[in-house]
Amino acid sequence: MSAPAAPPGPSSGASRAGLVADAALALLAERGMRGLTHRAVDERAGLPQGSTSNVARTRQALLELTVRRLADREARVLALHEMPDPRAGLDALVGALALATHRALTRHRTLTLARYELALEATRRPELRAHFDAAGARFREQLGALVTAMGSADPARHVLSLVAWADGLMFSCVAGSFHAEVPSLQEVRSGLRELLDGMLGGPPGR
Amino acid sequence: MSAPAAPPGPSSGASRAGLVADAALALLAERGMRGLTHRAVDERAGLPQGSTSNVARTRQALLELTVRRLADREARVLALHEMPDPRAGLDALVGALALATHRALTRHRTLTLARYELALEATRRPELRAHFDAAGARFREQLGALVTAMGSADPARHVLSLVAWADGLMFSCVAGSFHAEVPSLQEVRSGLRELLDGMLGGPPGR
DNA sequence: CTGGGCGCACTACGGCTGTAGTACAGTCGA
DNA sequence: TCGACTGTACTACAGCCGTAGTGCGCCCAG
Repeated sequence: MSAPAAPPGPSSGASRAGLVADAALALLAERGMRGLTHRAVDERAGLPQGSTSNVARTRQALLELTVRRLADREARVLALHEMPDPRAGLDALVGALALATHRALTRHRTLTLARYELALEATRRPELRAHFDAAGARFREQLGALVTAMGSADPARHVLSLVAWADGLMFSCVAGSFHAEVPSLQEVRSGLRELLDGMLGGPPGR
Repeated sequence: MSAPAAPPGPSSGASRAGLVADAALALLAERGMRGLTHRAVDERAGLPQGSTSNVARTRQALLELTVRRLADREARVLALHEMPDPRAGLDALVGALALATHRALTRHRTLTLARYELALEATRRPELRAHFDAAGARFREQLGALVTAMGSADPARHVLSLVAWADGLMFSCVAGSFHAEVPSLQEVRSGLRELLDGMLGGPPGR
């Protein structure tokens, strides 16, 4: 009779590791890096004590698991809406990027916050850095191809500028120096449009 | 003989609280929020055990002390180079902002990293939020006046855009999704110039 | 049918953390 | 001169954290 309440077997819909990683992401957004502990993840995921330790024994392993989960989730989110066409119009690019940015601030706010927590931690953990690099490289490649097709004179720098603008906007709104209201999709689009106009239409200053 | 090695008296050049807060900032940059403990600050500052507890008994008090110190330091740094004239040329604005951004990535990298750690923590600590808000408000006011003088049609949004761009660039280079090399001052200036061009010169899309 | 392998639940423990408490030295005002 | 006070050094303690270890029950190969 020591059987637990719900031992549904090996495949209970979501894998054990997935449940743990999702709880870890939620915890990062809610309580930050100091709130992410093995026991807290157990509790948050509704799993018995020790489950997280069994999935990821060390803290480093838990962080790597969480980063992988984050990358998977964001890749799936971006893949749905991003990169409409190889060389669709500028409007399509602006719309897609603005939508992704806006969604990150509203629907996926938890993931966005967790990502900043993990990115900061990755500063001090080279193994985490590798995961981030791999995840972001493909996205930046696609973006680079797009801005090149739009006539960018310096694609690498322009990709950096675009990513920085979007990342900074998200950070400012989510954890920023001023409790900025989340801008409307229209406002995001306007800002992005201005940035791209400056990049692509600035002939004199090179 | 229990006298410590260096009890130089009440005024030993830098105040006790200042030493503690500076050590806390360094520790945040080096080890993150989890590495910031009373005992670690004692050790980092070269002060006897318990000193940090005496200056800031609770953790919350330590964080507030550290945020105040950060705001003071950044205000002093910005005040030296920023905001050259009420309505100097666009080049002056670009140069000043680019220089400040570039310096934050090189000379004041530690402060920059600590700021992101604290900003994330402030998400969950309203008292810290207040300090950040106060510190940033004046800077944004000045910046708003400048872009207005330059002919901005939507100063509030443009200030947000500028701050987001600079913040995102710093974050990307310091803790970013890809270990970006710190861009040269010239590159920072080019990106900033493009952003401002797009803001101020975009007549068709409003 | 059965034996091995594997994931899971649970316990154990050394170390560290935040915070409170106490005693002492130097300073200043009366 | 002396008494109170402030800041400092140090100790105490309860709680939590990361990690290792152990035994049980389920599933599948043979």
